Amino acid sequence: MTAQRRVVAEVLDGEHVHLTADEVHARAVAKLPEISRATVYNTLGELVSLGEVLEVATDKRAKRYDPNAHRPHHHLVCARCGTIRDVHPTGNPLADLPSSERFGFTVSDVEVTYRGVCPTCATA
Amino acid sequence: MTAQRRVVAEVLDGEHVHLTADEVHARAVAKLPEISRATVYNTLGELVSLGEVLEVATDKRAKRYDPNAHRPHHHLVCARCGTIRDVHPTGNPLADLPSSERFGFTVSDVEVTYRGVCPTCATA
DNA sequence: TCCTACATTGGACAAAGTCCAAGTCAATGC
DNA sequence: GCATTGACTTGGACTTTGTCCAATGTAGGA
Repeated sequence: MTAQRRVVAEVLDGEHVHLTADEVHARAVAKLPEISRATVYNTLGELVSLGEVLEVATDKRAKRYDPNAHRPHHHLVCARCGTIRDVHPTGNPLADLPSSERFGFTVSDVEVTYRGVCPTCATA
Repeated sequence: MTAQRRVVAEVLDGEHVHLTADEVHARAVAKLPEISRATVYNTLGELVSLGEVLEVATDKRAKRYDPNAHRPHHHLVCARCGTIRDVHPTGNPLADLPSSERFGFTVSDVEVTYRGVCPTCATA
């Protein structure tokens, strides 16, 4: 555990957000100015491997990193401003995929992204 | 309707696949050598706006374009080789999101991506 | 203390996509 | 028929996001 890794972990722990790698880097730099982008990417990759952090692909631009890895959840994204909320739908989407629709795959995971317009953007 | 746009439409119509923009461009070039990447991007963007084609973000790299826009469906992706299959789960994920979990959003759409390992990769 | 292995750094590189000025082309109006 | 107009296309420059690599730094054990 080096200073750099601690800083990355702190950035993600600090608030429950969905940051891009660049945003993580920007916040890490604020705490440890000489940290490099490569280290941030390395550390994020390790956190993902360890299962401490999830990668989410809610928009089609940058990956986002979600520290809320220990509680299963899905995401609700505003189509206009990009705001992301964690949501907990009822039901289990995995159970909704009949074996006839699995084509022999071993299905292990499901990612659900709801899209809509948030209240702020709707009134604006 | 120009020759360039027709070629892009043909590439997507021809087979039921999930191509990246670059793959669309490569196939379009085979039919019309001087077509440029910018035109392919423009045309894909227009097709998406018209609702003729869907963008899907199954992997976190390039967007893929799915011409099967008129029948709602979701995707099953192999975590190893990236193969994508269209699937039709039972149930309606939109109905599984209670209003208490909508945070005032107007939710209009949901994208479900199942992940697993395809039979080919499982035996390899 | 010295060594070794690993972490970090900065910069080059690559992939995916956007933007823009300039060129092309067809239709319209005169 | 010819010029004008406007939309479409082109190629290249540029941006963003991410990866790779050689060189450097550093922590901890022998």
